[in-house]
Amino acid sequence: MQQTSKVRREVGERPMYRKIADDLLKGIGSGIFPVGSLLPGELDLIRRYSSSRHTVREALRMLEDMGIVKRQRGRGTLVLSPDARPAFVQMVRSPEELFSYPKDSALRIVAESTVVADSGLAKLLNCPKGAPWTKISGPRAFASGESVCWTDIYLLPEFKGVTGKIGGSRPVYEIIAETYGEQIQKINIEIYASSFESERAQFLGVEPGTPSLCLCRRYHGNGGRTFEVSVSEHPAKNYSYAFEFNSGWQTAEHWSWSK
Amino acid sequence: MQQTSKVRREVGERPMYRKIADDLLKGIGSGIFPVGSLLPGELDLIRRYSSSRHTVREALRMLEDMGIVKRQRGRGTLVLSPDARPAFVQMVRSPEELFSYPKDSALRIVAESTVVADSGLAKLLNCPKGAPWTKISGPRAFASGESVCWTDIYLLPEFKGVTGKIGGSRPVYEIIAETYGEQIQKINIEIYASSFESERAQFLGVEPGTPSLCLCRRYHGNGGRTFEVSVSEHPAKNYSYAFEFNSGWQTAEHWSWSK
DNA sequence: CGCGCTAAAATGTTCGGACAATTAGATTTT
DNA sequence: AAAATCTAATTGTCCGAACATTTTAGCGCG
Repeated sequence: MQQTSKVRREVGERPMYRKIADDLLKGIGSGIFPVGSLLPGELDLIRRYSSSRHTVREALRMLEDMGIVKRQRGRGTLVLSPDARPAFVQMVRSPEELFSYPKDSALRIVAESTVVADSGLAKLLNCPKGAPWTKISGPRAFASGESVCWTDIYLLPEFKGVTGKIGGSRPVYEIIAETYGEQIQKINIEIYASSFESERAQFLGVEPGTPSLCLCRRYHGNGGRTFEVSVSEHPAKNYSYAFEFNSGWQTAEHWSWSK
Repeated sequence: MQQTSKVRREVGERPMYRKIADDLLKGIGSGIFPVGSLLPGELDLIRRYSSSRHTVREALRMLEDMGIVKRQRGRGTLVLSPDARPAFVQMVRSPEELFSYPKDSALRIVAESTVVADSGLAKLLNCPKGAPWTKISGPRAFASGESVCWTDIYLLPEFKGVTGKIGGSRPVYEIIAETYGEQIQKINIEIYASSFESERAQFLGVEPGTPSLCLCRRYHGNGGRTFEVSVSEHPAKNYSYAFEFNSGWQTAEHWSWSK
């Protein structure tokens, strides 16, 4: 590991920053630097490996890219994970790809009200009990009339203004993002099965008690606060939800050099 | 963009390397640097932005991390993609995190047979009609006896040997990977709702017709071929499936600092 | 004309130094 | 005891310089 300075490396030998990264990785794997602890500071590493700050930082950057550590100015370098790598990645280029709603379907609003979160709703919306929400409900249907699902949308009251613009085929989160400048940071999706109770069944034209697939999507915006939650109930027959994970943490190998 | 050297930035102002990256990104988006072309060399960029090589490289590295460009020693920096980014990413460190099966539950095998894919099964397994598969079925239950789900597992016949080792709490894909050296390349998950038919309902101790949540997981191994498909049917009451997407191209936010 | 060699160009690796911004913890003040 | 302040530690940003390694392109020669 020692190598005084700028000496020529043997052919095929790994560069210094790689060796440092390997050594740190070994230390993390063997428990010298347990998950949750802080790695030695950059200054310490410089001394330990008789290297320069740039080289040490290159090694740390490598570990960070791998998702092994997380660095933060003023605090240090935290060990996140002992084993080498994230194994599977799912990637979508826009929230729309999480919907898979047919393009020619539209939401028809039949009810709009302000509700106060009871304990059940508070759990669903991940908010304190007693918080007020604007609730919009209605069936989503094809242009032909065939129904897709029943939807309940909960909005922060401050975004109530968008209700007038809802109803087309544009997703609600997009309207909010555009109107209020809210940016989506995180989307949480929960899927569960249920069965239609009579009133909704009538709206969608299915038998009461028909199995249904429910999707609850929570949109977290600036600062991580939940600003929209939508709950959709689909007749089981017509709907399934699919997604795919690929191995590796980089997914940009689909390009080759143009000779 | 000019900023002679080491001057204090205004509060909230973006650092130099960010500005350079933004500028290059704008140039790529507007067609000044079309996809497939080479970006100006580092020396050119240093002159253009009156900056140092380190700073310019930092900007280029950022574009590379985003998957916008690809750099290669001796050739230059190739523009890969015009539009900015993959927007949302879900990441799991191991296929186990896609299961969320309780740890103290185990599969009890009650049936094992060889089946030939009819048209319906061929569609489910994504294979040609008439292909033979090994099928294993049984309920998954807690140690206490409470049932979790009913499971059908389909295996390529060449992996039939693992059936003897199944039944504990270890996932099947893991046993196959270990025994035959098959590596998982891709996992495809499909979720739909259904309801229990009488025989299975009896096994799990629920009423026939109870709503259920079905998860179909397809494991693709070396060369992309499907080598295992598992279909689980859960009573709706006890089960929901949740996952999360984070904005940006880097994730790993599921960790917090240990105060 | 094609082959091999050479030079130029480009990015990779590594050193050294300085100041900025953020955080945690200790100290002081209220 | 709580709040405000200061200090030290730590990573972030940025400059300058040198040599290494790889690729491309051009040149000369047979």
